[in-house]
Amino acid sequence: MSKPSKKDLLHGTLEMLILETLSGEERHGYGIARRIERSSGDELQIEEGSLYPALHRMERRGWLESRWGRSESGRRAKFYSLTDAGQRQLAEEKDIWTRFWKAVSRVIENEPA
Amino acid sequence: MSKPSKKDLLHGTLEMLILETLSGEERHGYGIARRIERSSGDELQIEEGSLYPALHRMERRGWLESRWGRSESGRRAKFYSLTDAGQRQLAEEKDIWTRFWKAVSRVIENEPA
DNA sequence: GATTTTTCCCTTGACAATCTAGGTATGACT
DNA sequence: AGTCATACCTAGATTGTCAAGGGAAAAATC
Repeated sequence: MSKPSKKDLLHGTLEMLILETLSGEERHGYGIARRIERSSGDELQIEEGSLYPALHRMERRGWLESRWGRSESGRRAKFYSLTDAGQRQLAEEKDIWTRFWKAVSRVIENEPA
Repeated sequence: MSKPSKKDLLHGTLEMLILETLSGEERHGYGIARRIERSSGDELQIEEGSLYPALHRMERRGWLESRWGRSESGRRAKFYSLTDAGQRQLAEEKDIWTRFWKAVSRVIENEPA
């Protein structure tokens, strides 16, 4: 029984997931990806080719800050944390997302007009 | 108070919304768009530049059939209906979508690991 | 009766985000 | 010595959506 998936769906939600994952604690890129995968019940898969460009543009936009350090396993790693702007961005994206999936739900559940 | 929105989110769900809207009854393109907008509580907006290309590629893939006819208002209009393949596609996309938003919810609600 | 709005179709080109597929390097395990 | 997991990165292809245009006919407004 293969698990169907759709990459397109991640469009527009990846940044929110990253912001959320960084909310409260600093993490390095690889750790962010693993964390999202685990906390989604292994339903979501984060490709490195999507992750790193996303981290870079989010830092460019001022939502993230980074510093080089050492991971738990002793390897060099870049740790990201939320800025104030990132915190605000997270709140807004969660709001938009919630409204979006509720709207989609109304359509596919065919609620009485 | 402006209504924030995010176009990116529609990525990958538009086809499902179209399939759902055609499930049960035949409709023309313009009517599909209006129907989705209304049944989403005017939360979703369907651009014609997204709609028509989507209809065409879905017909190419064999999910939809079309015929020319006359709309309720007497204008010429192209009516689309679901094929069997389209019906199956709808079921699959709804399944994927449901799993997807549940996975995202788990991440952003930070459920206990 | 002239003008504007609404309905209905379409296409082209830009854009933006993701994925594929490649690369580098180190440490741990076998 | 070789493989796996960790950890970073980029170039290019792909794809779907959007913006912005266009046409035509009926209905509504002036």
